[in-house]
Amino acid sequence: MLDPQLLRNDLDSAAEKLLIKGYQLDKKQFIELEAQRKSLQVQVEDLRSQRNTESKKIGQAKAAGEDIQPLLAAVASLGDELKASEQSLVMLQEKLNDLLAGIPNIPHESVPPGKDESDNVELRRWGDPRVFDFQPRDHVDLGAELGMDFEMAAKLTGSRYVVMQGSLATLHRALTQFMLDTHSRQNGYTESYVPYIVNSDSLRGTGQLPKFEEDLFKLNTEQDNYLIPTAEVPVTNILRDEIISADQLPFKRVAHTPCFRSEAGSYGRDTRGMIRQHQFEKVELVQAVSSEDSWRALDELTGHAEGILQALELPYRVVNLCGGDLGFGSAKTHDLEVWLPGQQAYREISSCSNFGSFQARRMQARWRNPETGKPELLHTINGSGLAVGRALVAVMENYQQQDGSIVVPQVLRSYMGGLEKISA
RNA sequence: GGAGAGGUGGCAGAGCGGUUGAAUGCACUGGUCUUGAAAACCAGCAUGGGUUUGUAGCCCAUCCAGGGUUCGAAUCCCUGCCUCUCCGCCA
Repeated sequence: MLDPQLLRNDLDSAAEKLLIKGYQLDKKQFIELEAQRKSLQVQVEDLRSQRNTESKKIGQAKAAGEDIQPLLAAVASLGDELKASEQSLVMLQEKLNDLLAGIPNIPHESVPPGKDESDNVELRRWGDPRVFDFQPRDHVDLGAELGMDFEMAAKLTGSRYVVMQGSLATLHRALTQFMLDTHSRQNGYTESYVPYIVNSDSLRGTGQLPKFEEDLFKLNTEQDNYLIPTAEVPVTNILRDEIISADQLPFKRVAHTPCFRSEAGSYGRDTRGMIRQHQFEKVELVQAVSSEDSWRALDELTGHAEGILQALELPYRVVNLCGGDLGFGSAKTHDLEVWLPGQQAYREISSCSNFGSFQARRMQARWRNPETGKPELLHTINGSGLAVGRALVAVMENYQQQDGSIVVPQVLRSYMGGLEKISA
């Protein structure tokens, strides 16, 4: 959620910046609702104040043994009046909240203009795509002989799931272990285990609700529980309704979880293989820092995700998402795109975003600034480090041999009992 | 799944329906004392919102959440959520 104060103070510049994201702010509606809210709220509080003082008088009169009947008559109509005003205030506040909750985060000034991914700006490249002396295959072809089975998954569940058996499943696990170890041992993240099912409060906190319900799997229980679409939700919500002390900053957490996405509205996109699944594994990095530190933290976190690709010796590029491609709550996003020889293209494998105070305001996630003694909103940053399924795809395609076998990257061999090559 | 108890400030823990935003203790912060520290003593110590030039003042809200009763609710009633104890089941 945006800072309402920001809109009150400088509505015009906020509206202008939101245009970069392709969002048209209804300024007139905001101004009108704000004006109504203000006068109504003053009215309600005034009535309540009257009621409080009158009630107090009644209490005192009763204690003194005086006749309270005339006093009761004086407040008789106050209650009804108050109730009516309160009701309209609640309705108005709901309207205002709906408006506010529907406004995306304001993009950082370094976010390039543009309407879709073709306008994203490449920041840098790392590694040279390998030159093959044979026709490289994609992971679906390669996997067919190595224990990757989409038809089996369709039998068990449906489309967009996968079954892996044998060394490929082990490689998948090895990637996860390697990422967790690297981030927790070298990059200073505290490893965390979290629930894979969350309530709607948590999803509202990180911004998946109310706008993106169709992307989620909702459980068929009386409670409003959902499967997590990313570890970002449970991990970031650790801070919801908390005020942490300065010595707990920076808050850095790494968690490995499965992620569940209904992928509604993406029918026909990336239907082949493991790129877009309803269930996939991800190692997620989350940071929460003071407002001064968030831009540095975004660069640091992006670097941590890049470190995994570098250790795996997978060529990639870093892209600065343009306004139109930027997520709802993000102020700036770096996408890491790994080279996939099977597609002859760079494909997203990590997305690192600075949310500023956008999520923290929804969550009331704060820290106490010792300089002022006051609680201040945290800034939240998160990113994949990395998407495990896509990393598996990248390893398979980049390390493939002419005979269809896969060389195990050096850094993963210790996780695989020293295995150097996966073959049928 | 069955039976019972309970959710109050950072923590512990009081609280006859009426100056209770909340006793007391601990923790924390500042001060006095001390060569320094401890102890002792004194003082301070929630959050959000409104009004305002104001981190001054004033006002409103908040004792798990949501409803209700009442002139007035932390206190009474209903619902939900959560926690604890015992039994059953289970990894």
